[in-house]
Amino acid sequence: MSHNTAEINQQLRRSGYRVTPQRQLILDAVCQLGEHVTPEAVYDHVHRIAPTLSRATVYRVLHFLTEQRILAMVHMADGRLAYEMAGPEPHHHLVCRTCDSLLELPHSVLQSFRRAMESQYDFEIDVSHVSFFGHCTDCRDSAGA
Amino acid sequence: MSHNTAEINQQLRRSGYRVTPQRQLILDAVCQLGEHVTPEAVYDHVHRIAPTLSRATVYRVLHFLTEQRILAMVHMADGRLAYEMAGPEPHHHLVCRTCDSLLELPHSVLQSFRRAMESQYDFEIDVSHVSFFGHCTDCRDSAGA
DNA sequence: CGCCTTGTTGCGATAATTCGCAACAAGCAA
DNA sequence: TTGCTTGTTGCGAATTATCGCAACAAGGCG
Repeated sequence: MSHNTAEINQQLRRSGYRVTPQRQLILDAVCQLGEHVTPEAVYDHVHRIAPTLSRATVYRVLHFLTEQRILAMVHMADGRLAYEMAGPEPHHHLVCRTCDSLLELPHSVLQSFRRAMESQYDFEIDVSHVSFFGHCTDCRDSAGA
Repeated sequence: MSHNTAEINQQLRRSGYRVTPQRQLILDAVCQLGEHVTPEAVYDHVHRIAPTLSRATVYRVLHFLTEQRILAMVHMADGRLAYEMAGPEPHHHLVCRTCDSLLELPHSVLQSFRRAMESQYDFEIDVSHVSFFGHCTDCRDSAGA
């Protein structure tokens, strides 16, 4: 498990929220399951350890941890949501609509765009995670679109 | 209704798809209901006119019309999907996570970014519609985040 | 015009997500 | 440690979204 449990717990408590075993289990699950983890995968995982932990709680906690910037929300190609740990350095995805592949994008490529939005529109883009959809090299070549 | 029905019908037929009353009703509904129309809103609308038209059809047709680039998919702040007419000139949204307001973004601001992705990653971003989430002027000031 | 072909729809079942509320328990204070 | 306060959870119901398949009908053809 690669996240600093103690620090995250502190952060929650400082903000007036509680640290519950459910939240810790769910956070651990996302951490272990890797990138773009679906709510159902989280549920399957934690349900084995804590059979009474309900689906509703999984959804609520994922949503909650995203608001706290501990998790990041990922839009998948089919429109569904997935989650992953929100590292200190955000990263983004190029999602191929044809083969569903994920290409990782360093944060830097979005910085200039972000600054432009801030100066032009006075709008602060939350860049904890952004997904762009389109077509990768291989699929462009084969489909010819 | 502001869309060119005849032209769209032509386009569908040319591509080997059929023009059905259901598809026309749903398209009209999206057109009339404005921006970021939810599937449920579409269903409510068309169901009044054609009571047998099912929810499944609404979802299928919205998805289908999006693939045909006649509609555009819009990611809302809560993660749900909505749809709107896809004009010839795409536009994008800055979605405020606090007050849910939508700020419209001209296509031009994304073009340079798009070209960069193409040269750097050989990935062609589908820019029919992109939503960015964050906080608008008012909400930044009041929340202080 | 009426007959096929096959893309589409409707229905009911399933899956995915959210809601409402009472029971529960984390963390503070004494 | 014990007891409150109130943020959280669990459960079951309600909503939202998808699926599978047989019946249906759009549009091309004779």
